[in-house]
Amino acid sequence: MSRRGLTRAEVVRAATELIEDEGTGGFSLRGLARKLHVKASSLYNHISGMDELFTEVGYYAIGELKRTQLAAIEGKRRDDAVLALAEAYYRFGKERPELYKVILSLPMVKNDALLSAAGDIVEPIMAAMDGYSLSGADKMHLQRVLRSIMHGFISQEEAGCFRHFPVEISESYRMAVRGFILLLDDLENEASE
Amino acid sequence: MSRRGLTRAEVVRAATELIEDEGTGGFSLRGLARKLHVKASSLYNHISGMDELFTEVGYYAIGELKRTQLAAIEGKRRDDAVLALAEAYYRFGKERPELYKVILSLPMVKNDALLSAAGDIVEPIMAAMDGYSLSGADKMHLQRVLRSIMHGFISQEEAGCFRHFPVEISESYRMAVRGFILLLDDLENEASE
DNA sequence: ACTATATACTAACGCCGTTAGTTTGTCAAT
DNA sequence: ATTGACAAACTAACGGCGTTAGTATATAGT
Repeated sequence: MSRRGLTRAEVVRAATELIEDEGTGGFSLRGLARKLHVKASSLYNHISGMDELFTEVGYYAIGELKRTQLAAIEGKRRDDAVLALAEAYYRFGKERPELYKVILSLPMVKNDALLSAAGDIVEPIMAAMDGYSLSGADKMHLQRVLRSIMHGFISQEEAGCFRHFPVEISESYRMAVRGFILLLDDLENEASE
Repeated sequence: MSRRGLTRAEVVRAATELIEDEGTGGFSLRGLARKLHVKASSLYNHISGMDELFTEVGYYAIGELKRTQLAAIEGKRRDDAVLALAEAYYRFGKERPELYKVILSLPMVKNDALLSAAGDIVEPIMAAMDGYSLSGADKMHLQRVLRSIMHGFISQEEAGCFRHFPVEISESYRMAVRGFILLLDDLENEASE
């Protein structure tokens, strides 16, 4: 090491903090450098640029999401697991909205690392559906469906799209998840005939 | 008028074109000015800034979305209407992704005009559910649920999150909508008991 | 023809990400 | 202990951005 340490890990951590505290919108390398008492160009000794930094923060965010999801469904099966997963996903999006946005902004196609990160998002959802007797293909479809419901709900609420009507937002979410469970049951029955 | 016309409407139209052609990401006032053979600062004679311009493009986008949705459900009832609406929504998001993104970026809470624009998004969905005998509150919830499903699906597909599994994306979407219809039926039966 | 005004212009400010080239502190080998 | 290599910080600059202030000018209404 030389001339006052500053690690890649520290940079990423500081960036994550800054994003969580002040939002993705106003985030800048210069702002981050200021927080680290360093000039912006110095950051390039540790990261290749903004894109890589965001990607790195995104990995952390995905890890957090995965962790909370797995913790939520631990020891649960079937409907209990799905409900717990949906609840945990919602809470994550609500409590750490900026981190959640970073996940969404990742271009999940760009390279192998990102592709495997996409796998980390899928994993807990597949695990929650483990107890249902469904074909593999159905599970893949249903994973997409559940993610659409959860993500769609959170992002519309976050955007302020749900304030138009005077009915409880949490009740709407419960209804959405109930719809998914109805679909699960339906497909399971269909398969067993 | 004076010194070579250039209307607010023209500016908005050109901005819309530029966004649809080259994406929200790279859009800039200077780029727009270039397209209009004008300096960037001249645009301020017609719009108050970037925010207002985006809002204006957003209004247009919402109008387009509403138009296609209403056209899709015209003459249809119940499940037919819901399926047609979902199909039309999906096509809009897929065929005009950049315009769709502009809608999402609108801060739907900021002022009355934006609030009424939010109403334009809701209207066709409520219309599609007209044929079901549901309470008003249920319809409000279900409107949120359907929008979550549709938006969640489109935005995840657009982000590349759905390429991880080798099953048909359109089939997943059909399944998602089927789940919504199951929910509709369920709530209708429940209400009639 | 004259004046007022709307519209476009130039110039600049303060941000941004990024790059090139330079200095300087530290660690390892002599 | 001296030296040499290197990593990490620096300064300076480029071209981009949105936005503002102040200036010139062509047209519309008198």
